[in-house]
Amino acid sequence: MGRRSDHSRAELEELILAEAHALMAEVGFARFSAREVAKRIGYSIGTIYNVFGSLDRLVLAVNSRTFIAWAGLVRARLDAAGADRVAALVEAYFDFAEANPNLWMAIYDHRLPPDAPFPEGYFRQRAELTGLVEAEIAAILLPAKIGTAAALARSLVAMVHGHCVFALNGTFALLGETDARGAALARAREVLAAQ
Amino acid sequence: MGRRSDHSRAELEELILAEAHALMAEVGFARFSAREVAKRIGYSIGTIYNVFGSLDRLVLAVNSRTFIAWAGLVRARLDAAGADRVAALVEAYFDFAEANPNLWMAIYDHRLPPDAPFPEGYFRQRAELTGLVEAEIAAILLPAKIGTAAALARSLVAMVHGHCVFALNGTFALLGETDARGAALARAREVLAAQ
DNA sequence: TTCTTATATTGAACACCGCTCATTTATGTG
DNA sequence: CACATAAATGAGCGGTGTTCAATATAAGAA
Repeated sequence: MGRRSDHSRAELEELILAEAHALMAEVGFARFSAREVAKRIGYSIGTIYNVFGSLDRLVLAVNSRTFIAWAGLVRARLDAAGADRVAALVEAYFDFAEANPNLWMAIYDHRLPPDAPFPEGYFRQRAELTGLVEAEIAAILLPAKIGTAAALARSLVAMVHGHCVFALNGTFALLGETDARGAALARAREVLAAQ
Repeated sequence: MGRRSDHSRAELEELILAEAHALMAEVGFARFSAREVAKRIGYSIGTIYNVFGSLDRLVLAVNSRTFIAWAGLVRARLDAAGADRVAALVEAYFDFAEANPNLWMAIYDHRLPPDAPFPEGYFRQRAELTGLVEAEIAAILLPAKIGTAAALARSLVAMVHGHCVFALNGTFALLGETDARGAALARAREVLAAQ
């Protein structure tokens, strides 16, 4: 059937995706290219497009893989956490981003064309991370305020995200800030104490 | 001297920059191109490079212009603000970003190569916005805690930034959040009350 | 006026990019 | 063997950033 190797379609998809993920980690979103992925796995550019259809969808797949790894780390840290679960969440958020800056930033660097709809499973993935946070928040809140847990979780994630963005893109360094995660955690504690 | 029109060098630089700024507002960072700028002002691509040297520096100039306009709006809102100056800051931050999403996002979408140093005046510009916030924070803080104003200002800006990013990139919409600025302001109030 | 000089401006050329699709290659089947 | 089916190719298209020898023009000198 024209296979030049013994790769099944699923194996080929995995081969491409793994190399694409590695390239993204190495060079970042701006220098990522489908042609370079093809070159590195020894296939032609056409094969990439046969399997993934477009660069957008390949990047989406790369980012999806990154997101799964990220959520996995957060979950693992939470499972291993002691009493201070909020600290565990913040640390896990920062640790992943700082250990994989190009992969993490690619999640937010890539934007699909304005008309294109969110792909299948996109929502579920994002909601998983927020869901972990929401569960922890709900466990802390007074019973009367549990209804606000979801909104508060989104807000806290945004807050930590802002600190993480500034830590990775150099804004904090430029402004003399050296402890982004400490600041994020302090803010989270103050916000939670106020509920 | 080979001028094909009566533009002085400074006027030509302004002509290019104005058109580049307009193009960035129209199409955003991902679709921005020096060739399109050249086409729109009726000059050749070479002229753009004679004046700005590289795409990086052109984008930097565009973003600098955006940043000046943004800081100007924040300052104006602060001058016109009543007692609730924190609300004025948050509103101004969001209003500019939402009124000029492509310009605002370009500031953070663009990253200079890792080896390249920050250009002249880069720090001063960023520090201006943070400085406005810092002054307001310092006016609120107890005298004993004024030394923490700078760090707290950076942290609060990061916090609002995170909310603004999620509002513009669709993350909040995906998660069912509709009031990003309200959430940002509520967090800011809680954090400040805790100091 | 004409000539010279300095500079503003050009745009073809190069190496890359995403993307398409007619063509080739290889396999399993009858 | 021949046929059908599917995998894989890569030249070609229109785009990008970037360079730089060549050109065009204005100002000053003779």
